[in-house]
Amino acid sequence: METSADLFKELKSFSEPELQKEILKHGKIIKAKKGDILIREGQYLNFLPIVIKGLLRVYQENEDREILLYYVGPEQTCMMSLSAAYFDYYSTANGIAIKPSEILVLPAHLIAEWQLKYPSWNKFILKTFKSRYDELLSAFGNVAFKPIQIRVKDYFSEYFKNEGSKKIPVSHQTLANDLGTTRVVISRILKQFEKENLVKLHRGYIELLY
Amino acid sequence: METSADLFKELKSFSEPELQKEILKHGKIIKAKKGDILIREGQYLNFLPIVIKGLLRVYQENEDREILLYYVGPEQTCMMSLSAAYFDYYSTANGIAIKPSEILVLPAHLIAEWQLKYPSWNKFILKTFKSRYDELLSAFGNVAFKPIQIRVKDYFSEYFKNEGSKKIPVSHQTLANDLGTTRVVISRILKQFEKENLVKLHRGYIELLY
DNA sequence: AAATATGTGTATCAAATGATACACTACTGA
DNA sequence: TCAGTAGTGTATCATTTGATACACATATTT
Repeated sequence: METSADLFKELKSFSEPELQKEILKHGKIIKAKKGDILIREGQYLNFLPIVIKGLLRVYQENEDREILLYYVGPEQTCMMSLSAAYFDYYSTANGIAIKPSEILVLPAHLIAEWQLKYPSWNKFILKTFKSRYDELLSAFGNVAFKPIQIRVKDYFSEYFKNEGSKKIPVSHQTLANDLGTTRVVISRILKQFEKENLVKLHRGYIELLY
Repeated sequence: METSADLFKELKSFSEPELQKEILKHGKIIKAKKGDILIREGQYLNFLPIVIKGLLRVYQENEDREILLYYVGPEQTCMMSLSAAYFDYYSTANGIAIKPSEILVLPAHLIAEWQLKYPSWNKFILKTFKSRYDELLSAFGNVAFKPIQIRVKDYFSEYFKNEGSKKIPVSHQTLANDLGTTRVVISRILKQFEKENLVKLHRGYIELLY
């Protein structure tokens, strides 16, 4: 179990000691294994999850396909949960842990209360709204205007920017799920990229050659 | 020019008398003609526009195409402006008046101030974030998963739901711009719909037969 | 070692979408 | 009235994307 010191080493955003006390008082830490589904579309949410460690993937799904909305990393929360919990509504997306994760869970009613009391909390809430919106907007523009090939390249660039590695540890299926298309389409494009010497393909990961 | 009584007849959301006074003190009303471009992509925004009368269209554009993000009607504000003004940032979309409009313009720095002072203002801000996010999310899912034909039908349903009329006053080009495709594609689909007796086509408007 | 699940390569076909070109009509403003 | 602009119809062709099917390889589990 986390000690409170450990917890606040991770949660740098919340500077007010009062707020920290409140978090300790009302929050619960839960652990999720890789693959645990934490939020389902349609589910009523009366709690707000803030990731301490690990990574969540939030996505929408259709009958046969899915598409990535965003990832939730440490010190972040999920727009779906925030909006659903704040307005007492249900989620319109799914959330799954893709790494073993530790998550701070707060009762929904506190979101609005704290927002008026603690500036750093208010800032956190608005930052979340803004940055998730920006991400979604950018994804939207991409899906509307860019061919999949470009979106795959963008995906690689994004990964490289964030992780600094040219070995991208995703299967073709995962890539297809993130980009909202099918595995065959991705395999075809990747093979083409390999012919153009842009990448080298391996089982389970893709190596960038540029 | 609006009298203050007229103004607050329109702005029912802001109930606190204090807030109303502040709005009168700091706000300016501007008028826009149909076709006036109010916000451009890349523009720094240090003001927040709230529509009193009329309608704005907020959209993203690519070299040769554009796509609708949302409309801003009376008593609403634009997510782009809100987010850009709140965080002192630039707009990532364009806004144009598509009806003659009257717009209340507020200095950006007041957004955060008022948010802590006036609950109705805070609610307005968060509602805006949430509902614009929801709209965008839904549009995203549609673009990612639904064929254009369905999106055209959805567009008609949406219009009928909001306006109650089966005469949809859009040109093919406008429809194409809203849905992020080209005019020829729309004309083709509409002709097909007409053959199936779903619509009757006229110059400048489309009549629903269902 | 056998069984099972996951990952990859690839061919074939169909459908959706986009690009381009041109004709024609209706409206608008000088 | 004439010219210009916006709106519409439609054909042709290329490209992109998706659906389906199957082979085979590599991991994992029992």
